[in-house]
Amino acid sequence: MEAATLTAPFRLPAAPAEADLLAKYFRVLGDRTRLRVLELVAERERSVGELVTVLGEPQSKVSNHLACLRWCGFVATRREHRTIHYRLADERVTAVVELGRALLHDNAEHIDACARVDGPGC
Amino acid sequence: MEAATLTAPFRLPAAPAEADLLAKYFRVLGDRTRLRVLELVAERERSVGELVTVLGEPQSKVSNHLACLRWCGFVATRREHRTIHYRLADERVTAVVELGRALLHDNAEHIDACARVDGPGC
DNA sequence: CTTACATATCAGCATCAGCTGATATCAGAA
DNA sequence: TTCTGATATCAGCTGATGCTGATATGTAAG
Repeated sequence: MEAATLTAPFRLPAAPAEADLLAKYFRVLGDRTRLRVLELVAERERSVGELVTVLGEPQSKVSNHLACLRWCGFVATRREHRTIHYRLADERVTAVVELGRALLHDNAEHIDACARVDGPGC
Repeated sequence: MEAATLTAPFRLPAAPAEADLLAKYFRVLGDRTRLRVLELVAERERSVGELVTVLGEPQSKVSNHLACLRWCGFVATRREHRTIHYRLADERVTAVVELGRALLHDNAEHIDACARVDGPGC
């Protein structure tokens, strides 16, 4: 966001914090449960209880993931009496997930097998 | 991987392992250094030494991330004498990253601030 | 008020994924 | 072969991130 007053040679790509945030963004998508939630709310609006039942996961777990998705703008909520309904907040979320899925299918075997003794667990 | 002999009602969305792999896929994108590498090799082919210099990160670190990206099909390599050149393996990788970036900008503040005491660190 | 239901939050624990520094491999030059 | 340069791999450590079970909040009905 800063002006370009750089004259010294060999400057870094001038994208300091951007990459950090973007990484954080993709990490939200890097969880099985959160992906399944996104899939479900993409179909139609869902209450927390509904998600808990369908996913078969403990309520606190689902709720925590929902809080994450909500805070980061992936889903939005609507209250009706005592229940809270979650829906997709942005259609582009579906697009990212779909694109990821497409790319995955060309490398599924590798990504599955990726469990290097060392380094990134991929 | 098992056959589908399920008849009981209220079955799970029948996407058991898919979500796991997809999550793993997005986790590859969930690292600052890997994203910066992808950005650099998207511009043009880069050798390991070049990446190490530009990124200003230790060689073992860069190399580990490169191994991850290569194994998972994000980048491809070409050998020339003693140096190895990395390039983007699939143009769609750029598309996913760009889409993520676009979505990020509408929620950057939140995602940045996301450091819940509990639950997902988002 | 009290009770019941729906959801959210928290602390403690366990595990995973990235970092570091040393070492290994591998290709080419002498 | 021996030496040097370029990259890859490894073990050990550490911090981040997800899970669990209990508790808190909040809303509506009696």
